[in-house]
Amino acid sequence: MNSSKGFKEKIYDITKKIPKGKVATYGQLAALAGSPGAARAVGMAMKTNPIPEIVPCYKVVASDGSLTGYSAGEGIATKKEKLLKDGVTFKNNKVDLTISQWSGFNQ
DNA sequence: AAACTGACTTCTC
DNA sequence: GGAGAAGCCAGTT
Repeated sequence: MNSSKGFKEKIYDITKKIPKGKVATYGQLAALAGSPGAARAVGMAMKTNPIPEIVPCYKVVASDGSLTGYSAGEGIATKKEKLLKDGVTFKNNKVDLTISQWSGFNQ
């Protein structure tokens, strides 16, 4: 059951399900996790992310498409490179959510 | 148990 | 359009 897992577990699970070439916002992940508005909690879950290798936290961007945080690699720079490598469309150093934002599980 | 923190979001100046 | 402040949620100390 979804509720059986901790909030962070849900966030990690959802983040791992983000398709290649797509990104999701913190608020979107929070909503999918069952707690809309918990965008900050999502960010903390990413920061405490135990395994960035299996949790593509770089696919998680701000509501504006701006890249924030990222504790691994060179930080934002690495995050941006990973997104470009995944085929995410950028616009002015930000992710073009109009094209690359994940539609959710109902894609 | 209470208080502080933080990879957010939105409003206002 | 950029900078600052307030609000919200979950986790950590």
